[in-house]
Amino acid sequence: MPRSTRRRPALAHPETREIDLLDVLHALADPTRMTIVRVLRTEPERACGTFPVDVAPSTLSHHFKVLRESGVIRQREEANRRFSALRATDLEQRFPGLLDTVLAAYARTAAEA
Amino acid sequence: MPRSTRRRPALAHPETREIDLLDVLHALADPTRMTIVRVLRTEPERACGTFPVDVAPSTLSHHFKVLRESGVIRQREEANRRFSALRATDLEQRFPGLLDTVLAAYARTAAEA
DNA sequence: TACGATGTTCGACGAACGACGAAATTGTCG
DNA sequence: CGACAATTTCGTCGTTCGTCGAACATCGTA
Repeated sequence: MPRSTRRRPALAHPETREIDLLDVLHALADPTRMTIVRVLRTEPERACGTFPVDVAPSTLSHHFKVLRESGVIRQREEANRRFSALRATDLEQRFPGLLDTVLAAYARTAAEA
Repeated sequence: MPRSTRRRPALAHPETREIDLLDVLHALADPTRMTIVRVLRTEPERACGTFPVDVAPSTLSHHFKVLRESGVIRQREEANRRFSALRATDLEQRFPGLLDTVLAAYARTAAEA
């Protein structure tokens, strides 16, 4: 069987203009996913398994899928790793100021605890 | 039985400092509730039954409860009516810029359809 | 006092969600 | 090739969500 056959389907990402605000808000309204986004905010890219969240790998995979399909992150495959990056520019174009404002708001509440 | 006895428990509202960002995001991540907030943005106060949303009264009541308990709106009782108002000032104090940014973002996407 | 208007509470229901473990996929390295 | 590492997919479990209808509470008014 030829190597060129893709077993895994290509990663589905919405176009920038297709990003839905309600989907984004829903994606961000979860502590695990918010943590992921906050980490991604400080680095250009990061492998999935290296996030400081305490959930099973399969659960993490689910959260990445939610973030990806809502348009918050972009994922690319490299070897058997998958790297995630914030779609900061796309989000800024689509919803100016949103990401900064939300992350600033969360930083404020996270500082309380 | 004296009239002063409260039959209905007082409406529960979180203090401004207790408002949780993730709860707010979750509250806003629903089309019906987003519509309510958008309407409330243009008026200081409004009776519950007068919103242009197409759901059953009990469902509407549920959405108001979610908005109230997350700190997005404030409700007060007057006779047998219940008036809702955006907690714009409280939200601005707690999460500066959040409400404006989110509503501006939604307005942008709503204009597409 | 009885009625109607307003709005809530109380189940009930199906759908979606977050979590997990087991199994499968893909690539690297010995 | 075979063991290992990274990650996803699948199936499942229990919870939460959005919705509804029926019943209840409250208030103004005929």
